[in-house]
Amino acid sequence: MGQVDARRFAAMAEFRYELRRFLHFSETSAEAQGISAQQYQLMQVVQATSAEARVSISTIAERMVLRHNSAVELVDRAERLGLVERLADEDDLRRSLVVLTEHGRKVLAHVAAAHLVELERAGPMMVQALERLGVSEASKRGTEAK
Amino acid sequence: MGQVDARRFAAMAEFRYELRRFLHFSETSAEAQGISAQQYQLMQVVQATSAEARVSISTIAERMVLRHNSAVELVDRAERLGLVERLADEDDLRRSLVVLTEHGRKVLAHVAAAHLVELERAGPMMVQALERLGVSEASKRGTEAK
DNA sequence: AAGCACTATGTCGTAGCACGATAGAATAAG
DNA sequence: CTTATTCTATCGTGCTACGACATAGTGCTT
Repeated sequence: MGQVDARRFAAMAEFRYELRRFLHFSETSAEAQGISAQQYQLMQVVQATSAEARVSISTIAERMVLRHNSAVELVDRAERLGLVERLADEDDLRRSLVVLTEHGRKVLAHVAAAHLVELERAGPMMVQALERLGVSEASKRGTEAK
Repeated sequence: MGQVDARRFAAMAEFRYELRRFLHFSETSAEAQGISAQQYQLMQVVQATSAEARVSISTIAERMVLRHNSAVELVDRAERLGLVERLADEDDLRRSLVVLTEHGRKVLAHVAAAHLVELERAGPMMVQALERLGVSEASKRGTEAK
């Protein structure tokens, strides 16, 4: 069992606390626009992943870190809210390509803007905690000080 | 609508993706030790919050960013697994003070160690994304731990 | 010291979501 | 053409956070 010294343990706890606060903000901020944090992230993935903003369910599952069937259900709910639409992929009829609706784009813009503001507060806190943890830069392998 | 430019939008999406991967790791890594990620974080809070490692339900709720009744239920489940114990606060009989059991400490050490390893990979990725977002300003050298 | 407000913890029913198992259609491979 | 694989979809289940409510202890006010 690898040992984690008290200083790093505290830094990790602090990082995790900031994470929880951020995630809670994300939930609240999304719900203020009538959607869930998962739906916000879904739209974020659709917008960011592909240049044409057409993303398959499989890609969504991968990027959302979900099982395929959970991605299907997530898209179902978002579609029901009019945030996204399914289009048939003409090159591969098995595929559904998910795109944002006009309404989805509008809601996404609002929620993303709110997140950016919050990250101006939370970002530095997280970075600070990760620095204290000693994991803020790559190539830290084997730098274990006790 | 376009309050968030494309570069920052992409950085935010990337940060969020790393977050999801980390959270998924956390879940998996905790379950490998027979507990949930929430139970891991509960123990982390108990261990890190107070010097004597005795924490009230209210404090747990605050640090876990949960409603108090959810904190009660979280402690219930953790207690049932033998990870934590409730002690009566002699100064205020309304309070239950939560402490780790020997078994809880052992499991916590394992899971925390695994998280530290994962953060050596994920930490730099998150910091990088936050830097690209322009919200990492606390990362000035000098606040670096000794 | 009785009354009242406030705090802390606990209980219960509900809703939402991710998952495993399963299915069916399209495509690829042989 | 037959079989295997990929992709999306459906259904039932379990877990957990929540709101509403309940109970008990504390402390302030009169």
